[in-house]
Amino acid sequence: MSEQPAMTPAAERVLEVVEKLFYDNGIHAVGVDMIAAEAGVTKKTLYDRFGSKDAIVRLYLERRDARWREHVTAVVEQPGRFGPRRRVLLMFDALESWMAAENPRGCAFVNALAELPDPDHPARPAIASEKQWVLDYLRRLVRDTGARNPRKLAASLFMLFEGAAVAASVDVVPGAVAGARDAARQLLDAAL
Amino acid sequence: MSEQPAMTPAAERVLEVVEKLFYDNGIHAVGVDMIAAEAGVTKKTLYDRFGSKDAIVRLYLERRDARWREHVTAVVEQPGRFGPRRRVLLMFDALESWMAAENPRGCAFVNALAELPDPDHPARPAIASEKQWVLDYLRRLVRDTGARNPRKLAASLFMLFEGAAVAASVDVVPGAVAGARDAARQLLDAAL
DNA sequence: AGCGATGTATACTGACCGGTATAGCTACTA
DNA sequence: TAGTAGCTATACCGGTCAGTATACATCGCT
Repeated sequence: MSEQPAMTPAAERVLEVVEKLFYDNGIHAVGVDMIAAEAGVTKKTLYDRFGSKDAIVRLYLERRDARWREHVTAVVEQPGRFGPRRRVLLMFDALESWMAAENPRGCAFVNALAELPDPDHPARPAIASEKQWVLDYLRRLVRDTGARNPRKLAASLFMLFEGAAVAASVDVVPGAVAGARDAARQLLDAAL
Repeated sequence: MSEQPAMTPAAERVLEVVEKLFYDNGIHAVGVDMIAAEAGVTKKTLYDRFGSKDAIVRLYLERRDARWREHVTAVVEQPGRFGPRRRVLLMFDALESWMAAENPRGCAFVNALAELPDPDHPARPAIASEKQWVLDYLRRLVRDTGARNPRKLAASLFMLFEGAAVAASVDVVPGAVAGARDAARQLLDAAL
């Protein structure tokens, strides 16, 4: 998380273009020369600011995670004061709008994990953190509904959630996220 | 599917080593020189047999798909003559043993999709075909149970299925596949 | 006997990989 | 006014990328 160190304008431009380049093409497929060219920055500047490509990859994931969390909380914690059951289902609405707007190629963190098999890669904590946050957030929402066995239910919803992202990106199930929300509703109502 | 053209011994060795190399390291991270060295084959032979790396990637996915389908059908269509409801749940047992034995880094097809954004890549049909087969197989199994709205239920089970693979590989949900099977049982029983 | 298929070994191409080096410019600030 | 942070421009490093070229050995088959 935390983008504390007040990026310079050139660094900011790098992180902006990298978001699209990495997500659209995959991480390995994008070289530092391409990043520098696309951001209108020299490689010297790029290495002065970030030190390595791996560090840029880490920041790419951390910033995407931050945007994603903002999106989710903005949808779920609308000022409308929805009840706890409704808030659980709003998670799937948040996923649906996110998929359409930003995620047509599937979860960026799952995709990054596919490309970064090294458990010690500096970007791995960002991947684990995003997944853990989604699971924890679901747990909190589920707990508020007073459902029986909230941890287990949250785990099931988490898997529906991740599966919906896969199904939507692979494009074999029409209306995937909406279907996942309906299934989530069933599981939820059965546990109340 | 279909590995018709009777591979030569050297070609067979290439396809054997490539399965492990591509799955463990990702596709971009494995060069043709590494493949040739690991298979004990010259690059000349490699290109005589396959023509391009992309063709090898396609065969890698097709052969993995074939093994996966054999695994699933062997588990689900055991000679024990289980009933249709039980056969649906056996799909998740098949996934559980597959994850432990062959899939610790998540679904090879989802991972490949992350690395191959080009819709015209020769390996893309293999990816789509695997996902379509799983969905179709679930649809058939669900239909046999006589459940209401079998297409919709199959779609939900498909998402639980894919989500369980993600959850297991990301390792935030203990007992992910077993939890997905329990959720699948709930959805199934609610539709009978 | 001869040919084609299958293979080895080695060397090469041009492009790109992540990362570094050197030199010079501008703007802010101590 | 001198220093420094941030930047551009260009050239370079060794290594690897996918793919090709050349030359030669071994085998089975007709």
